[in-house]
Amino acid sequence: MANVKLSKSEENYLKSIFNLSEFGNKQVSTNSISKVLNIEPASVTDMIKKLSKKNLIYHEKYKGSTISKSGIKIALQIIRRHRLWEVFLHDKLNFKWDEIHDIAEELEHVSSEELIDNLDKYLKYPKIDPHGDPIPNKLGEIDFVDKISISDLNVNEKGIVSRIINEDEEFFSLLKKLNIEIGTEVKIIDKIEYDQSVEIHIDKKSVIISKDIANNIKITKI
Amino acid sequence: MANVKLSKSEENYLKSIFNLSEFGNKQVSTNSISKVLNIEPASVTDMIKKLSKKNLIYHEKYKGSTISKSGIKIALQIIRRHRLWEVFLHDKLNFKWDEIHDIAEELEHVSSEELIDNLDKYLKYPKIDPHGDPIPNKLGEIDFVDKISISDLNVNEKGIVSRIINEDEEFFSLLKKLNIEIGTEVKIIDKIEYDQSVEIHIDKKSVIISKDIANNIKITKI
DNA sequence: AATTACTTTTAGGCTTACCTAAAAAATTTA
DNA sequence: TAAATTTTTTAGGTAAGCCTAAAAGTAATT
Repeated sequence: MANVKLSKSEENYLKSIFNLSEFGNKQVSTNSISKVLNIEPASVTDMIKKLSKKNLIYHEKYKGSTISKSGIKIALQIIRRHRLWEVFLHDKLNFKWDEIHDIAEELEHVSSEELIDNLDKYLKYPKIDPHGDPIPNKLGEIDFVDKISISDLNVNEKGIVSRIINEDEEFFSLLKKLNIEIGTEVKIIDKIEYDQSVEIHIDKKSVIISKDIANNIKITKI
Repeated sequence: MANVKLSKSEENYLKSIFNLSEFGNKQVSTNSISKVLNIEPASVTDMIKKLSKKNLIYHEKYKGSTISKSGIKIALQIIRRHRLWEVFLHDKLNFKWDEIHDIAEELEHVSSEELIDNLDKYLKYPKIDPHGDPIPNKLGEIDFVDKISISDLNVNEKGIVSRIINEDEEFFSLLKKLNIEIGTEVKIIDKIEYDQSVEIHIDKKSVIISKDIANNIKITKI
């Protein structure tokens, strides 16, 4: 079971399966992988076979896939690479927090452990990336700060945005339009029973956001 | 002729053809490309056809390939990326000058113009990389400091090592063994007629290096 | 429980970038 | 200049990673 270098594709699948599995605890459907990677289910089945043979995931035909111990270990390293590069892009190269994801997506596949360790040191061992996500250390240890989201606040409570879960382009531009970023203060004005959307106050303006959006914005209560 | 993104392979071929052509002035043989890239001649022929169709090189059957204007432009951008990353690895991440080549070889294929421009700015627009090679600017302009090599010095003349041409692992480790790096002072003790090897003085010790080695070490006369 | 709908897998194809073996062209040597 | 050698190309093949179409399995609906 020596560490054979994985291809860019294999790494992307493994990372997605890990993310979908909620830290390895859930079985992941072929369809869900297909959706996040934008690859046809038939192709996903191919890759599932490949990763299974390498013991990075377990697969039960027609049931779903579970990520293995060694799979989790590798996924955490990929995530570590991604998030360290994001810190670099944001803090050193002055990219905006909504521009860094795609570039980090490419940089994360450059495989040199020494590179990542030196980068980590250079960045002074950061604990979170610019989206507020925790960065695994060299050993794969990660702070599980299970934060509350906007939906968890009650009317009149306030919070500081600390983490953005959804990393899609469209979600980023929505947040930009709403003037929401890490550090933004939000106050809950109203919670709408009908569809659980939430009216919030940002910068003296109030807007209504859907339940889904509210769930994707983690905050620190103040 | 819009800028269609090139694959990693295409970029590597183009870079090699540019390097072998001595800045676009020489025709390049299929065999020489095969040798530097460690790819069989038949495969090289395949790629030559592909690059020809994209007008990045011109090819005359059984004669050789010449790089086109647009090919040169792209090659210079790849070289720019490579050398900027080398500066980053050396100056910021504290890699030794003989460890950076392979990592930069991977980083150079990450395609984001903005990334490279921001990196350039962050590094304060460096003019040369840690091997002494000039870095093309955003426009592809490059300082052609056509330096002299150790072989060009006469007996008793001195020089400071300013650039290492050959970037192979083995060459690097040889130089390390000889205690030669950028900035090292060398003095010519003797030039051996028989095979044009050169006896030089480094750090109070004298060694004899072959003509080929001497040619690969550029210096500034002092 | 049977039909319908959805998910997953299988089967067969395609492109990229490589390979080997053999043919064709160019060059060198005798 | 003819033969031998080297270089380059052609022809056919392979693995990775994707695709579409169709079959097989599972789940939902009536």
